[in-house]
Amino acid sequence: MVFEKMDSAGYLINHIARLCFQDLREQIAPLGIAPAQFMTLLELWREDGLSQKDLVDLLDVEQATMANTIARMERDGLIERRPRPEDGRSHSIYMTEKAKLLEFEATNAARRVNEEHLSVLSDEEQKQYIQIMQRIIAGRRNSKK
Amino acid sequence: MVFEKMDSAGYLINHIARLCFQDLREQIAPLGIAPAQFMTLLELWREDGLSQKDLVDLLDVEQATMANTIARMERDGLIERRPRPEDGRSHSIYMTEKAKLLEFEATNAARRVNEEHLSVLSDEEQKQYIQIMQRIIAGRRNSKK
DNA sequence: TAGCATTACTTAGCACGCTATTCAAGTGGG
DNA sequence: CCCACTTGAATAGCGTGCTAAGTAATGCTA
Repeated sequence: MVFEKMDSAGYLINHIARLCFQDLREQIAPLGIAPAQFMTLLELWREDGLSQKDLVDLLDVEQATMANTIARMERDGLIERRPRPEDGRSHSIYMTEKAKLLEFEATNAARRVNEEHLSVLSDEEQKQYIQIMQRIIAGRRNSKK
Repeated sequence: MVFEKMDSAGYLINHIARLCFQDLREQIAPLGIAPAQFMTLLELWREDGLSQKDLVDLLDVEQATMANTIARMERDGLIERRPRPEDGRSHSIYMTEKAKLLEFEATNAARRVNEEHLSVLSDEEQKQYIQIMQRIIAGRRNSKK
């Protein structure tokens, strides 16, 4: 029996994620930020001064991945690192003014992408879809570790 | 109003896609293939001798992306390219024996990943979820171009 | 038929995910 | 107090996605 990619959850998810990722990239490119940077800023807008470790836990990416993202953001003048007096290994990550000012436009861009993405679904279906994805992630978090 | 990432379709999709991608990577790593290579092999198992262009159209990735994937597959002895007599720009991509033999195990691995991924959902919900994703992709294909 | 546009592909360069490795700074037990 | 373990980060290396720019073959058209 043939493996039907269009009936494969993994394939479908991957395909849609690529489309979303790219739409977001295009929408926020004019602001000078990339998707992973946006994701990181989402957490910093909520609470400034987090450590790299905090961001890793919040966003569920590998430490090495976050280290690179942080490095690019520092390079681009979005954040700066200040050493923590209480732990010489760790830094607090603070947004620059530039980054703070992006919140409104960037989150609006993301909202637009989400809307566009969900536009083929009814309100009821949108709720189901979101809720199903939340459950899948929650289920994951339990089975892992 | 705060942007809630856990209610953002784009964020959720991206997160789940990362989890799936990685599960698949782990499952097929012992076979010596990577996810994008698997995706490509899915098409070749269905029809051998496709061109790079064919694969680009079938899998909806950029031509440059496919060129790199193909190059790695050739390097790894999964495929070989033979020039097309009727068009000097194009090559037919044929699987090696090695690649042909992987179909059974690789598709089984992918099925396992899908099952695991959907395991928190009821049968009814699984159908809905898949169907919703298919519609999102179909909707995309229409609005684009 | 000569010239231009299109098409198939390659290459360079970058973002962002991962694993594996290494280093330095805490922490705890003997 | 010292050694061993743990923890927070950095770095190297690679896969896979993208855009942009180039090349060579093909096709069309004036």
